Amino acid sequence: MKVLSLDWLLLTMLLYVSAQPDSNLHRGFRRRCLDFEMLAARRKNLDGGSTTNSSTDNKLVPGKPDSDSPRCIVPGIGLHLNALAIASRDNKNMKLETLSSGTQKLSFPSLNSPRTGGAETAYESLPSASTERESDAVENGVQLAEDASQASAYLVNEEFNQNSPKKKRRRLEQAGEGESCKRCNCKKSKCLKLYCECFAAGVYCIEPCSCQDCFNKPIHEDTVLATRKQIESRNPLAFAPKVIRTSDSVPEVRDDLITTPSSARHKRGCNCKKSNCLKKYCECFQGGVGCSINCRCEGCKNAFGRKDGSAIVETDGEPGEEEMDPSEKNALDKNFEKPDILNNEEQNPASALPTTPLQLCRPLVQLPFSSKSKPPRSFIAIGSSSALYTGQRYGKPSIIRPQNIIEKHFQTIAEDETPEILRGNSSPGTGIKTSSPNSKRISPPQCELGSTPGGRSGRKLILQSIPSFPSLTPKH
DNA sequence: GAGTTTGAAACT
DNA sequence: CAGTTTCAAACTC
Repeated sequence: MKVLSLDWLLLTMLLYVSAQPDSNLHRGFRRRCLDFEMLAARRKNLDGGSTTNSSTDNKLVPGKPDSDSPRCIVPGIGLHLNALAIASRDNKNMKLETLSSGTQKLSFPSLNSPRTGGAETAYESLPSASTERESDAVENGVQLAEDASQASAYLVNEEFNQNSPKKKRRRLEQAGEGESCKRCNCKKSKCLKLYCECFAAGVYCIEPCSCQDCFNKPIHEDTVLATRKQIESRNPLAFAPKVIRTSDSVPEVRDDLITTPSSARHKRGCNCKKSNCLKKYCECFQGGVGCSINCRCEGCKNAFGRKDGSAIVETDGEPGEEEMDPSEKNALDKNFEKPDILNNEEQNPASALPTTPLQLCRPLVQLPFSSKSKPPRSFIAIGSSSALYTGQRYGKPSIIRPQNIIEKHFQTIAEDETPEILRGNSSPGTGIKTSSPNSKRISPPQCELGSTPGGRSGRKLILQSIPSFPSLTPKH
């Protein structure tokens, strides 16, 4: 009974949101956040002619612009939401639909790979409905990695209809949604290299992108997949989150608690020479983490924590202030603009709720990467994954609580957990040294969409509505 | 908005 | 594996 009540509450909320024509939620859904493998999976389904379920149709189908329907329905939450909206007339089926979608999602290749990447993040706890799974995932060390860079999850209220990509990007960033969903501006890479943020993030390029000769589109699915494979063969971690949380000092996340950046680190480390690790050129900085022993940077002044371990940002969000000169500080402040915005939003759960779409997006994005053969370093790239967990852990599932931006920013999965994940999913042979500097080529920030309240609610819904999450079950 | 700087990604 | 080139984002003006 309790469960039902909760479900009902969530459903109601979702419906309400979906009913808002211009809700950010919808906007978010319009975004493409495809998983490269998703299409393939979908194709498979089509070929098999097995899926007649409406939910299938709702799958994220990039390149299928539909003004009313989400441009990119995230296979997971997005789909669910979508389904809900559609099913609004038939509440009875609503749940069912959601379920089916979730299941489909699970069926995605990437998802299938146990504990794989972002996707997992998104759904890792899906089963939470079946609390068992969720806890299991967490306990098993599902690595929630957070790509700070994007994980920064600055997303929220994204306007996708902007014309100039650059402007858009800037605006978005200024608005705090910057990296939620990628928009690239590639000219020569055809968006088939990691240079391309979209490609690196595992999403297809879409409208907001201003790329040229773009091959990163559903039409060229084969090419994209092939390229991806190639890149992965070269570096299995190419599409994995770059930032991971280290085992040390990973405090339980609490509403009023702020984790220190020091708990997260860039896997490969940066190689900055001129930026002093104070600009976004620096992947560590961009990811909101301090530099570590893995970094080969020169003159490191990373506000989040220097290579030498000094100047680590503390809870107040003013990293290493004392050691920073004015210009540095200024730069830092600038870079924190997004977070601040985010923070604001977070502090206003009500407003944030509708904006979740992005959140939904990113996690999905990563899903694709988990190739069956090479399990994505299953780091989940959910920026606030921990936050989510926290909520659940603390029994405040459906309640969206404001989270300190920094906290979000830095919440990642413990690095030491990685092995477990790998163990679960990947064959020993493919083991990757996460900390190896040379094993660079770790994927860029995948969406780190953080954890917007809305996302949480959506997630929650999924969790509750989906009794079982196949994908979580490692295929062995 | 154009041009520069920067460092990751890709290549040799 | 190291050095070089290419690339696109980040940044500056």
